[in-house]
Amino acid sequence: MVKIKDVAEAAGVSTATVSRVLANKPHVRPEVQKHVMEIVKKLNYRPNRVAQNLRSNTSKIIALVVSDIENPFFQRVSRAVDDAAYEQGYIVMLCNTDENSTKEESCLNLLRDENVAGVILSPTQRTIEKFSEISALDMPTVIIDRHAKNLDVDNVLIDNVQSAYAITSHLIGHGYQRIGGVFGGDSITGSQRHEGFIQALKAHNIKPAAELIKYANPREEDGFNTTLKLLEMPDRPDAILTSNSLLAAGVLLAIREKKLKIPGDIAFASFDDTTCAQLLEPAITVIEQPTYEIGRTATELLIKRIQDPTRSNREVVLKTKLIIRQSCGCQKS
Amino acid sequence: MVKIKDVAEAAGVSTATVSRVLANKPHVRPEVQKHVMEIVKKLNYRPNRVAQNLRSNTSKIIALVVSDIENPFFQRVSRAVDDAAYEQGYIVMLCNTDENSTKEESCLNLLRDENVAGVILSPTQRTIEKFSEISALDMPTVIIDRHAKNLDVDNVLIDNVQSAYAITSHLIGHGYQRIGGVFGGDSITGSQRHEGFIQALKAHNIKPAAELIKYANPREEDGFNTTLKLLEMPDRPDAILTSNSLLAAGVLLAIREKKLKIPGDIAFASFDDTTCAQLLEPAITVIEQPTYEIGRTATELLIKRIQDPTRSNREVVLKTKLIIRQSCGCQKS
DNA sequence: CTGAAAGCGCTAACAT
DNA sequence: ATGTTAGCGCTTTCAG
Repeated sequence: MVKIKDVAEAAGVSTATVSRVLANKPHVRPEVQKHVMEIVKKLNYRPNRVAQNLRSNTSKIIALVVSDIENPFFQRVSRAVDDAAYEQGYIVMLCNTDENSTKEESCLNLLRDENVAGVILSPTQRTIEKFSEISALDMPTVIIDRHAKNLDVDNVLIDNVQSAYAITSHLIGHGYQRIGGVFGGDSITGSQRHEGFIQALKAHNIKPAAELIKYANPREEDGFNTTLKLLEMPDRPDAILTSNSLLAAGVLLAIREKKLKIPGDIAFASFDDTTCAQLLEPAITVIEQPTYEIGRTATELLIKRIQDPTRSNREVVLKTKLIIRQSCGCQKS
Repeated sequence: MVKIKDVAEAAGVSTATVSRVLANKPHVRPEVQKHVMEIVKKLNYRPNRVAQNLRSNTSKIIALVVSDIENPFFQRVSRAVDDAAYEQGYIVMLCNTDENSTKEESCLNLLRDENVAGVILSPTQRTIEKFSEISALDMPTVIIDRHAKNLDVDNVLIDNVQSAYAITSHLIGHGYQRIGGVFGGDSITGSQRHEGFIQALKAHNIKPAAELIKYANPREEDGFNTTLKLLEMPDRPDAILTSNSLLAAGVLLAIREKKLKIPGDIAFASFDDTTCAQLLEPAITVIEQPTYEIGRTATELLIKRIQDPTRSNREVVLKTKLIIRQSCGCQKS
């Protein structure tokens, strides 16, 4: 392992000079700079980032903390974060909280102990509520996916209420009146989508039926069980909306289990576009979130904040897209 | 930020003693140990891992380097790695190489610079070939998904040849004779599956037709384009096998584009089970890889190697499962 | 059993 | 423009 001292000696300069050259600092004669770089190359020297971090208190690691690593939404976000981080010389640490605030806290603590440069976080409800008390969060932070009310952080998200309103209105526009909703529990995202759903019903003079609205853990199995209950009601819904792709899979399985046909017997729409939503026949009408852009934007905001911690906070709201397919009885492909 | 010195002072002992207590080292009087722990708790002290790393040259970070972060296979592996690592107090760094050996090398170098404890790697072809020359890999390493020939590393994988043989035989058993194959290029995995495919054909006295065998980048789009060519042949295949789920999506899209029905017009089977494979009608016959177990096993092997670098290398071959569904003309669900 | 002191590899004042 | 030096926070000899 060649160290900066080796380079300094081989180049006949001090370690300070080598350090300056490597950091592209001013006050180094071009010839010295060139010479040092040659030695660096020749010796194949690479600075020890751990030592750099300890001394200068800067790191090139950013963390992405998500509530479910297996949710396609976060997978795509994660790809974007990875791409954007890599471009700027950062590498990314990935942590999964399973929507468990204890695990989340332990994870954030670990990250702080590692002195990561910053974190992109999709926080649990509890963390949002006690945000300022979480000591581990005294580092640059960008919150994604969840609305960070009036917290003093950067935030990138979509307009959940409006998006749910749009897709619900689409269902209503196709004649569905008894629309069931299966929303993700535990996070504010699910309740905002619920909110938009209700607003759309009311705007179209449909009285929301409490028994048609369910919260479920955002996993396939819970989506399945919940939907089964919905479908076994004496007056079952004529359409179902779900708030993410994991729940969607469960709903589709339940619909099949009950031998119902989409959209003939029951219509279906969901949040999150996936390959599967396109592949199915009928293909599924969805709200597409700009997942890649969310990840990229969050990463860029984070790196800007790392570089300038005094910068004012931003809330970036990205536009979603209603993709109309055949699962709501529409002809258009 | 409270440091070890603060704890030492508050406890009236030396930093060495505090360090010993925290590391559970022997030669500390139980009463001192207890007292120190109380102060630690009271002051809410957490050791700085960067300093620990620099001083003792140990890290609690492991890295997962995959060729495609968006491939459901690696996503599931990544969840398993995350779970297993977390249980043992490690956190994981995630890097994506896009099957690009330059990016891979740069990534491995960064990880080495960060002094990570070890790496779980799905290497590019080039890295396997020049394995011993890659200086960044002088750390504990476990190779997954790709066969690491006779390299001196731990390796966890499945039997690709045998799995491809099994699923191909299944197709043949259902009367298909002109079977097209779309395999992932760039990696040894694709060619091993190709090999098993060929072996199955030969074992059943079917002469492999070179024009029916294609290599494609493992992405939906390439799967689509490649399949289109296959389907436009004068004597098109009566069945298609693909070697991963991304290609599978492309194939399915192409089949639909050509308005062919599965399994009536053409049968289909693939590697990798996904939610989508179950959801589609007909559901897709697949080789299911034990993805979660692969990730877990790799992590456990890695941590064992970190703890004992002299340990002998192991190659763990995990069993796959042929899941028979309706896409090959089979009745069974 | 415990403390003092020497670094891990680097950067950043402070000199010159 | 460059070198000297003092640490970053911790672990680990080495003494006692």
